[in-house]
Amino acid sequence: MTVTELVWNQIKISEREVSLAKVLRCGQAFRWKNIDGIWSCALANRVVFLRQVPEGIFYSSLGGTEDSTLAFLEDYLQLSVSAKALYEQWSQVDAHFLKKQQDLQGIRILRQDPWECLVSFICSSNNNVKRISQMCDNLCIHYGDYVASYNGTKYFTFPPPAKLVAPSIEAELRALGFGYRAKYIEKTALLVHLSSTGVADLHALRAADYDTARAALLQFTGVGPKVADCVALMALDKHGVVPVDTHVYQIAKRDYKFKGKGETVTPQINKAVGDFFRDLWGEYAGWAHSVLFTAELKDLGNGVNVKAGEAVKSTKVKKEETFEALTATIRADTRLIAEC
DNA sequence: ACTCCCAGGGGTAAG
DNA sequence: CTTACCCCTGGGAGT
Repeated sequence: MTVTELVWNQIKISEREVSLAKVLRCGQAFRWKNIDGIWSCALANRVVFLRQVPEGIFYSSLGGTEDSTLAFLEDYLQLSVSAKALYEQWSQVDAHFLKKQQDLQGIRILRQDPWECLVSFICSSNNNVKRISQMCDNLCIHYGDYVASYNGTKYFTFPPPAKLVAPSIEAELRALGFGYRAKYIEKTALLVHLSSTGVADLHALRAADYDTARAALLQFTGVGPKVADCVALMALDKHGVVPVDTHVYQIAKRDYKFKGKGETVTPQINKAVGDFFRDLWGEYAGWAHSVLFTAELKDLGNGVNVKAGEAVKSTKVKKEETFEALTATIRADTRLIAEC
């Protein structure tokens, strides 16, 4: 293993605008690792490293230039949108939001790659964040391209459709623990691969209206209303879409006196709840939904924050330990900055 | 404490 | 409009 010095640059931004600990762990993206308080993920053909201090976010990368990493982050984190301003807006129209938002600052929607987002959320059905993360990791390790290593961790790209079209894919994915989703991924990869422009078709849906994008997404096996809405919101710029699952439905009934009978989210319920929140929160309703949804998560760490040398798998990290490791690193960072 | 058992989980496709 | 689906985990019952 080689020791690599990372060169860090800073984006000056408050935790009220971006909270990496929340954004990267609230069930939008599933591949970010947190090792000794440093966030890392192979994205855009490089390994991106991030760490947050009160003054801002330090970023670094292995592969790719500094300028392009900054450009990538501005796009990925959607820094042109002010979460703080949106929070203020939602707080004015929604008393419940106002009450809840205090501990939930800095949550925003990531602008993810449509293909990765699609596959990730196919994996999310009837599943939990921890296992979804494992599945996404497995996809990269077994089918992605090697990018670089850092501190003993190897980083791989998220595999494009072409890497997932072998006839044996379903069996392989099943062996890797994907369960019935193995077939969904195989079929979806094949469909995208065979389309004239491949993933470009998915990217083009960013410019399409919501109904068009949704209809296109529903064509894929393993994609129903909920998954389609997640992809529309988190990869296709459909900021007003509120993905409605059982959990969101419960929130609507419990906290907003939304009247709906039954526990299951039928297509009608899906639409009614979505319309209800869009009506309340406006153009960026999907972003607001993410804030309140995060409030319901029991453990934001989801057991996937690790210390160097520890395997992600089979490791249970106590919340307190993780927190102390994180704050210790942040303090050390702050000292370093002060000395500079 | 440890094991066994069993529901249920941020949905979807198929009957 | 029900039901099965892969796998993992948490809680409860029992050792």
